[in-house]
Amino acid sequence: MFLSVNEQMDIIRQNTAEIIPEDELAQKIEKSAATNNPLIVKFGCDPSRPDLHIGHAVVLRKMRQFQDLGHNVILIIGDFTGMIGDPTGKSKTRPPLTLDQTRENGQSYVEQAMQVLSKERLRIVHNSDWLGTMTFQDVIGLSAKYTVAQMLERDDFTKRYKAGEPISLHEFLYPLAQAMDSVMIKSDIELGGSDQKFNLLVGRELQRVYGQNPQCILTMPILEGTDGVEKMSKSLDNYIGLTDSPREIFGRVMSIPDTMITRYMKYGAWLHDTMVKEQEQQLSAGTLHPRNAKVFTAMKIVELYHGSEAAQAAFEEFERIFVKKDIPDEIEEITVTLPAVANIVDIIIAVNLAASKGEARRLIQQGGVSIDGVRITDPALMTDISSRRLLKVGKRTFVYITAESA
RNA sequence: GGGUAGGUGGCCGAGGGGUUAAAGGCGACAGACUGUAAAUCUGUUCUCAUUCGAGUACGGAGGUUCAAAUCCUUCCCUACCCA
Repeated sequence: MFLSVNEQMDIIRQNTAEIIPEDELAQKIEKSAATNNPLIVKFGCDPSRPDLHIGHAVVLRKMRQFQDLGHNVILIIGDFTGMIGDPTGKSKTRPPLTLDQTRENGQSYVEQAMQVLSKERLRIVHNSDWLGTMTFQDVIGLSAKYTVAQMLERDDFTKRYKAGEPISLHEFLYPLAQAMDSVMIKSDIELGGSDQKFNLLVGRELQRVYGQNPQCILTMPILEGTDGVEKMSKSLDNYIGLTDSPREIFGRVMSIPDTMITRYMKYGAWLHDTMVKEQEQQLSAGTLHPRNAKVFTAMKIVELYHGSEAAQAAFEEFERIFVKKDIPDEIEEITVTLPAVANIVDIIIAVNLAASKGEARRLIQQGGVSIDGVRITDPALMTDISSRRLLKVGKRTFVYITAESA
């Protein structure tokens, strides 16, 4: 049985950026409840970058809510579109992938996404199934249904066009391909990040052309990365991965700027609005210390992916390392093939903690290296590693090293 | 097809024959400080060499020159204007 329209809409509205058009969505939900028919909720993923982070999770969580509301979610693996690689933004020289690669990535995508999604009411399909069988004639037919002016409505295209930056023709085909997906699965609702708004709207138009009831659009905010400025992405290394360790997640949340705290509470930890508002008020009133707010947020996020015990442990470890300057619980043990008495630079290179000898030397000279808690400043230092020594490189990398006994 | 402006280090962006491993900014890293891997301040930021120094590098390939990111030829790539 479905919840009432109002109850469903309240849940749907939570954390969403935009609903287009809202009244149409309410109607769809009303009808679905009346006829006891679940809605088809579409989400298309790009498997060319299969590493999911908590920015992706914002959309995934919304999908999960639809599942919990009793609707059917269809996850479209863009294995066909992924072969060409989305050329927008900085990754324009991305090497083309094969279908096997995108399929494999898609598999990994699904595995990670299952941390958030439920197995219930989930269907996974691949868009190569229909896009891969289209002929050139079909493609021309499809592209005839959209105009250049319509394409240039997309902000990104207009900006690049005006700035004299290249726009490849196949970029125009992208939104169409994605829209075709909506037609094929007859989606009622499509979810996406707010940067996807244009593409999602093309789906609406195309469904109309094909005589279908156009889908409603639900866009989710784009979560900023840990730098607090750029959108979260693996290539900028400002991300928190869904499969990261509790320690890693905790630390990365602690590194966000103070201005990001409430956004992370909302979209990262998925805390309820009333709670976020409460925290926000306390922060601005000065009764809640930003550090403590961050600790709270970090724990909540770790909890989502690893459970509350892991969250507690991650917190304690963080306290130990960064507040009490102690060493972590678990430290990797590495055996290196070096003489029993070896040069410190060679050791750092051997355990791969610097990209070059120059960098290793620099780290040492800047005071970023210590052995057994003693800071080293001389790059020429020879040290005995016949028995286990604790090496610290940089702010937070600890490793036990031992020379391989001959 | 014709014309114009461009292609510089992870990114942006100066430089127009030697003093340029290439200003400045961003990013990244380290240190100090702290509230933390926030903020701020300081320093570092191609590779090898403990020092001297050497090797790579300014879209690709040739050339001129004692010497080229800078000049010439040619090729590739991008945008804009004209057809």
